[in-house]
Parts: sequence; C-alpha cells; structure tokens
Amino acid sequence: MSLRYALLALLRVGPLSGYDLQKQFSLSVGHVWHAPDSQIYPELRKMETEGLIEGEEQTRGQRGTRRVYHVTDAGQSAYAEWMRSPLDYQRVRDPAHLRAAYLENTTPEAARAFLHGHVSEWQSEREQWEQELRRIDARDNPMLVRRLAVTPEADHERTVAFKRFAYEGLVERANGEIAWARRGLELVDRLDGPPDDGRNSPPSRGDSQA
Amino acid sequence: MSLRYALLALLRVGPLSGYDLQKQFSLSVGHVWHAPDSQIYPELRKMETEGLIEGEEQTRGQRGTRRVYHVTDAGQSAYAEWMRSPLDYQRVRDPAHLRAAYLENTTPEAARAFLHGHVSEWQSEREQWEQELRRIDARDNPMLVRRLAVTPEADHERTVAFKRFAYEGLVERANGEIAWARRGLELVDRLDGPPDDGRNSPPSRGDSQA
DNA sequence: TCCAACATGTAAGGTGTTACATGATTTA
DNA sequence: TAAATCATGTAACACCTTACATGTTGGA
Repeated sequence: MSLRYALLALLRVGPLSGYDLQKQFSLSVGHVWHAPDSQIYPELRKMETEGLIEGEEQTRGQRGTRRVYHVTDAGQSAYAEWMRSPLDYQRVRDPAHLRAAYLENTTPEAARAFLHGHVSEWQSEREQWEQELRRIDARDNPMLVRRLAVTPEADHERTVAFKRFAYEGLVERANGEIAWARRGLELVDRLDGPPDDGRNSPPSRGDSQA
Repeated sequence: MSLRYALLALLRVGPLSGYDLQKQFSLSVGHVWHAPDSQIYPELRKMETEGLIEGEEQTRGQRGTRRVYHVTDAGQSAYAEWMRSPLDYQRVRDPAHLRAAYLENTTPEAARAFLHGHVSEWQSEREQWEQELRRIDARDNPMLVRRLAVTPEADHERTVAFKRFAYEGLVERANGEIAWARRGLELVDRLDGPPDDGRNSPPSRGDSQA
C-alpha cells in the first residue's frame, strides 16, 4: 500500500509523467522502494480514478503523447493522513534468517556459499546507499534539487536531515547484516574446520538425516 | 517460495499434520517466517501433488480425520538443492525507511509518533527473539527437542549453534532499528525543539508545501 | 452441555514479478 | 538509418492477507 504514497511524495514536488516516475524508482527512491513500470502505470491510472492525482495529456513531437500527473487536494490530504497514520508492520518473513536457522542441514561449503552471498548482497546494497548519501551531501540528485527549490530556505536543513537519516539507517542495517554473516563464516570454520584449500578435505559433515 | 522449504525443514524432523505445522508457524518458526493456516493447507496439497511429501489420512475418534505428511525422497532432494542454491534477494521495499525519508513533510508530533512506533514494534519483536534464544539454550522447544532426538550426538552442537546464530542476527537487527529510531527522535528534538509537554507550544513546523 | 482445542479448508482481493507488446522521437 | 531513449501499457502467474465456513473431539 506504500507505492501510491511513494508516488505522491514524488509528485508533490511537481508534475511528472509515469515515465519520469519510473526513472526515479530505478534511481533515487528505488534505493528505498522498488517498483517496476508495469506496476507504476496502472497504479497511476487507479490513483487518478480515485481522484488523488490528475493527468494531463501532452503532445510530444508529431504524434507522441505523454501523460503528466499532478497531485490534487484530495491527494495532498491522503498523503498527509498517511504521514499521520501508524505504519502497518508486516509479519516477519525472512528467507536469509530462515536458511541460517537450518544451516546444519547442509554442507560447510554450501553454508559458506550462502554466507558469502549474504555479505556481497549487502555490500552492494550498502554501496548504493552510501552513494546516495554522498549525492545528498553534494546536492547532486535532481529530485532533491527540485525539492529544495520549492521548499522555504528555513526548511532545507530538515529536508536534507531526514533524507540522511533514512539512508544512514539503511547503511547501518547493511553493516549489521555483513557483520552477522561474517560471524557465521567464523562459526562454520569453528564447527567444521577451515575452508578446503583444494589440497585436502576437512572431515565430511552436514546432510545428516533430519 | 520459501514457505515450502520452511515446511520441509519441519517435516524432515518427523511426520506432522497441517494443524501441527500451523502451530509451529505461530510459535517457533513463526519468529522467522510467518504463514497463516489458509496458506499452509493448500501449499501442503500442492507439495503432495508435486511429490515432495506424502499424506496419510488418520482417523481421530469416531469420525474425525487428520492428514499426516512425511517427506519423500524427492522432497529430501528438493530441500537439499534449495540449501545449496543461492538465495534470491528481493528488491528493497521498506515502508519505514520510505516514510523516514519524507518526515519533513509532516508535523514533529507525527514524526515522533512514527519513531516511537518503530521503537516499540522492534522492541516487541526483539522480546520474541530473545525468548526464543532462551528457549534454545534451555532446550525448551518441542521442535528442537524432537530434532535433537533424531540427530547424532556429534551434530547437536552444530544444530543448536545455527539456531542461535539465526536468532542472534534478528536480535541485533532489532537493536539496530531501535537505535536508529532513537537517533531519529533526537533529530526531531534538535530540529523542532523538545516535545510539547502540554503547557507551551514549540514553533509550528511541518506540512510545508512540497 | 458447553467450550477450548483439533482439524481443514474456500473465496476474494491486493501486491508484486516476469515476460511480452507496441510505437514515437531524438541523436549520432 | 540505426540505436538509444521516450512512452505506455497488458497478461499470466505467484504470493500473501483477511474473512468466511464447517465440523469433530476431549475435558470440565
């Protein structure tokens, strides 16, 4: 249910087309909330029928058109209300921790592969978020620049501070996940001996029934 | 796609009915992976048609029946293969950090309410996971006890160690989220002054257009 | 006899993924 | 004229949520 509010947050800065929004979702906002175009276009249509946004058909060249949306008063209210409402937290459903809880059922090699994968997954996420933090500091993000342009000078600090706050949280989470997986690798070493260097095999373990 | 592997992980310990499994999902495993009964029963039927498990109809009293499932060889292979396969990480879609990134669009009160909510949500999650850690240490969890009973003595340490590892990771994540939200509360204080104690109002902010 | 627990589902709808489909415009 | 980018979708399917639906059994 957050997709529409992510869209509203972007549209509040100024009118954009579905294509523009989709770009944001594969760049800046996409680091917090991913959505493919196949989800964005229908959602915009739905939001329009519900009166949260209004689209204006623009011509592009001879025959081309693009539909540019802006937020209505109803949309502004809906956004404000969402901001005031408590977040509904989803029930936990965590594939990585699920697998971690059953690593004794596989080989040390598979356990290590999983944990290495976890490290590199979160390293690459962290890299994205750190890059976004640098962009925020350098005011090098088109949406943020547009946003600040329509925000009173006195609120610039707030605006930037909350963006930083969000991305710092994500970086810290990534750090936590990486540290956890590294501890997992140490655990595998301790339980099953150091990784096979290809010359001799550690005692075979894992795959024991149940 | 992890639901079936969570079910297989439980069934590998010994045959269980849909009802038994559903209990586990609202207790032990449910702290890592939640699933309602309306999802479990159909999934079991589907897994049976795919040959991963086999169900045996048992009578209960005069007319009652229960269907007890056990893992087939194909199911064992599928589980082992899943354990060896890389985890597919979902694209980030994080309502809390999404909202955090736009907290300048609301009142300090609403921002504080959100952050307090985040703290208490993760505190309550953490409490669950810490309790599960205590249960693991005390061998006070029926599934773990059954599991250890069918596991060679030499593998008990491994089994317990990976369970601990998984839940420790969740506790650490909760700690991270709580610390982050508390820093957010300090940020709001710094930006908008301390919370209204009901006697005088801090300078009104937020809800600035765009 | 009533209630808690046992036991198993269906139905409707929302959300998200992947693949497919189509065409216009701009730039090299 | 070819390729990149602009622009907007549909279709099928998987997964998950919430609510509804139904009956049995064992114990107080």
